[in-house]
Amino acid sequence: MPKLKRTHTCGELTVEDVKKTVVMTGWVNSSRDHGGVTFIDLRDRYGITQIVFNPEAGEELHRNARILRPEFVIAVKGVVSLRSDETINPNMETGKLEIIADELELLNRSETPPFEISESETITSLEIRLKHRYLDLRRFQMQRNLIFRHKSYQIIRKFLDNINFLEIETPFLTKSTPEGARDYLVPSRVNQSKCYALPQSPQLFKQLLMVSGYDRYFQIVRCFRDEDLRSQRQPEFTQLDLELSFIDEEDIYEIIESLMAKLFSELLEIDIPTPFPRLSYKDAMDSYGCDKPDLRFGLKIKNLTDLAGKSDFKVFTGAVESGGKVKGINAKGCSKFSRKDIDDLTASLADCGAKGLAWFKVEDGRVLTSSIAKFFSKELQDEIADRLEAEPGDLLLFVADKDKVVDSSLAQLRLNLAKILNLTKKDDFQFTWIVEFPLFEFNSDMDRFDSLHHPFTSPRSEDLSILDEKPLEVKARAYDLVVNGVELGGGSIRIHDPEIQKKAFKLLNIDDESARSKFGFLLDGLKYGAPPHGGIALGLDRMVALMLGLDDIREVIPFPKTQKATCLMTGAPSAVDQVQLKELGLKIDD
RNA sequence: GGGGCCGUAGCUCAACUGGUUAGAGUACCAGACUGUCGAUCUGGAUGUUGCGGGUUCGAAUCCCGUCGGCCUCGCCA
Repeated sequence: MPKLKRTHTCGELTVEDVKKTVVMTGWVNSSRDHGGVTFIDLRDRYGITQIVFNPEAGEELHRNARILRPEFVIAVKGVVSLRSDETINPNMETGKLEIIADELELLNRSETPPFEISESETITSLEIRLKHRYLDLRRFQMQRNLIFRHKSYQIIRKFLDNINFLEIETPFLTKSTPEGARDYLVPSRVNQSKCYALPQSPQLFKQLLMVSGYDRYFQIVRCFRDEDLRSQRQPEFTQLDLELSFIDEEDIYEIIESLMAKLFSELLEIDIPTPFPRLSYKDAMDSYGCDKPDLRFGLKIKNLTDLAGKSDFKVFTGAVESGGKVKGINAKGCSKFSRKDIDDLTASLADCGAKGLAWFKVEDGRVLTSSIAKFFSKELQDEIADRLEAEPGDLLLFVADKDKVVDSSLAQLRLNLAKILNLTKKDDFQFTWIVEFPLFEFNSDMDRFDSLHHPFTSPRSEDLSILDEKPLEVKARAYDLVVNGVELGGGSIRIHDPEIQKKAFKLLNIDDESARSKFGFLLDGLKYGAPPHGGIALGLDRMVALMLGLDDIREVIPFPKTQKATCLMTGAPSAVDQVQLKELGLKIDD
């Protein structure tokens, strides 16, 4: 049992504490042994404080101090003292103070760690960091990230509690609903040959909580999706999940906007103007080529299909004739781009399917120059220049192809240009609501309609009459929250009328029987006085990463998975004992 | 499932077109040093070049396979 009991943390001493006898505990961050006097920087999650071991304080104490190595765990008793002017360290928060040690207790040794914890600049590979995550989490940056995350949770809970939200838990072992993402399955021992599924989201439960009268629900909840990973996507991730009754879209917008404003002001001292601008799905696709545009910069996409058809340029006319389109971006001030610069841009769009990038440079007098200029009459060139608001010094870039290719490649081009031109600032947060989503999209592979959002999303009431004849024109009461090109979350007003729900299933080609077997409990619930309701879910990993200026959500998740969904620390997933499999009635084919 | 990048000392990286004994910084170990704070100085130890096969007089380097990490398309209602 340790003798010394901590009285202060390594970050809390001030000049007020001078002359006090204190006990501190922590890890040896670094040591500087001068043969005589020996210094130890002691670290805990609150900060770093310098400990001084003078030989005069005792031979044994000094000898013991000299054998300390990084990451040893110690307790030190000593007197707080003010450093002399020339030994103050201005780079350290506690740099005006130090502890003159008179007692040292070695609480534990440490093997030499695989990487240095104290080193703030050296970036160890993610692979090594994940393998020894318990050490990686000891680093200042990771502690800062997790502490920040904790603080955001406290603000969220307090904010929602204040406006009557109830935090209610929903099951993790639940029923598989094979629509949407792939489920993680958990075989049942008690019910052989049957499986639970881990929830992709608590969607149906929170709707049923509305039926039960808990008219403002929230949960900070883990969700599971067995899909391929990205830097913004983990197989288990955390959502802030909300559902409300007797509300409409405006109530959701207002609550989320105030919550975001509060988080940003309290955690970052950044003023987020509200209300957030709203952009229809159609306008987003037209002007930015995607439904999660980064609005920190312009570079809007313009449609030139009508003009392109009048040219003699085969790539353009061909695209128009085969039902595609031609759109372009004015890269302001980029006429100096070399042939290689443009080739690099083109190459970066290959993934999106773009076979080429047509371009014009805008010279003095708004003369367009390009190897393809001869295919465009002077009048046509002027019209193109007008459409793109071209000025001398600009570079006009075009993609001609099928709709989907044009949109995705110009969306990508926008982002690439912004990066090259350094148009984005880390502390600039441009929120927007994407609204007026179509309710359905046509799935040509399966020859049916699919929900763009999910099957419980309500159509706009004014569109109910065309639900049968023109389903693709029906707009959903759905909304996404987008910040700086990141989809932070989304939600919708739900269908609370079982008849309309039935109709929606019908259009989605979900027959009565399968609707009943998959969602019967929801349909039943809706029969017993379901209030009008709706909600939203925000990706908290993404939100915290975004606020900290990080691109990878693994930086804000204590124990994340690799791209192959494994855990390098625990070795999960792993083979299991035959006995366990037998109990579950499972056999694994090799 | 497709495309791309990467794997060399504990860690981060180097090694020209295939060529002699695979190097550097840092960490580590030992010694020196009484005010440092990325301490300094002196010395030392450290390699299955991810793994397996092939080409070659000769492979870290080229080829094939495989394992692992990352990025990306598909996928993520």
